[in-house]
Amino acid sequence: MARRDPDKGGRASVGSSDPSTLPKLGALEARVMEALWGRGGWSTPGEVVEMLNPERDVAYTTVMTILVRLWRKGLLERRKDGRAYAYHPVQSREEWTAHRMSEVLAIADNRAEALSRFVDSMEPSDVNQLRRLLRITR
Amino acid sequence: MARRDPDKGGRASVGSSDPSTLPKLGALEARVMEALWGRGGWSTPGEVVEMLNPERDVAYTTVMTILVRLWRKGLLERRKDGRAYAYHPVQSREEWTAHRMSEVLAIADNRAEALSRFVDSMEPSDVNQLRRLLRITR
DNA sequence: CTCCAACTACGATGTCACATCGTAGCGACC
DNA sequence: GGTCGCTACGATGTGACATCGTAGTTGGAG
Repeated sequence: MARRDPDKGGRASVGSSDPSTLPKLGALEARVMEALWGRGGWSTPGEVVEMLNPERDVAYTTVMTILVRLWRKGLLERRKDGRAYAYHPVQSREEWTAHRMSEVLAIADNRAEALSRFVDSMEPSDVNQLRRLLRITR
Repeated sequence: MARRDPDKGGRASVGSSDPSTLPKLGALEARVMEALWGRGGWSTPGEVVEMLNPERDVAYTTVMTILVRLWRKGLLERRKDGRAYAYHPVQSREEWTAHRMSEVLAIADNRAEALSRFVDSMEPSDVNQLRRLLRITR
């Protein structure tokens, strides 16, 4: 019955051919990040639960687990706040987005071509924004 | 068909508010895509196995499974070639990269800021390439 | 015609990350 | 001193992937 042993899954994070690879987020993890970004400052588990519950009923401990996971993944910082830990994103939502875009671009073998395709697919307004940015970043 | 059911368990991928969301690839799936991209044209399962085996010993049926999965996900096209199916990527590697970048950018709430951060994090050579592209893409 | 190799279609396992809680323990308070 | 908000751990369920085995099909070499 089957030969069990290949080389063991080198599983992990998976990307394509990911060198650095920033952590992948699950659905709830993403929601929590959104909540934190949308709020700003430091938030305690209780506050996060509050933010999440109007739309969805998630147990306190579930939120705790997610927060710890995100913290361990390096996406959140935490510090004692009274007898609780308060968390907040290490990067802003936009930095996170930029970081992810860089990751995707980084693993392309032909970055010039990839950039070209990317520009082609962008909305005109975003292209203009890019143009503006490059004029300044000279 | 090909599409999976929408929400159900809640799984899905990751985007916080992901509209289109292109399929996520596992490690082997990514390797297969790489092999197909690196080869060009249409490839049969046997050929893919050949391409993969020098570095790793994967069973024929495993490759078959992966190819079918990628096909169902819409990443590959296939057509009868003799008594086998030959597969080939729907998008070039660069188009795929550009597509993924667009996806990431699309879910940002402040695209201008995200683009700014992105440019800041890019390598100088890539920035110049971008400048060149924008000059042409008038 | 017969047999074989290459294919396809299905289905069975194993593993892992994530989602989701429950429970135990602890310190601050009313 | 009991209650409440927290943290730390661990248990369970699910889905996507990775990985094969088996059965059935078919074109072509003998």
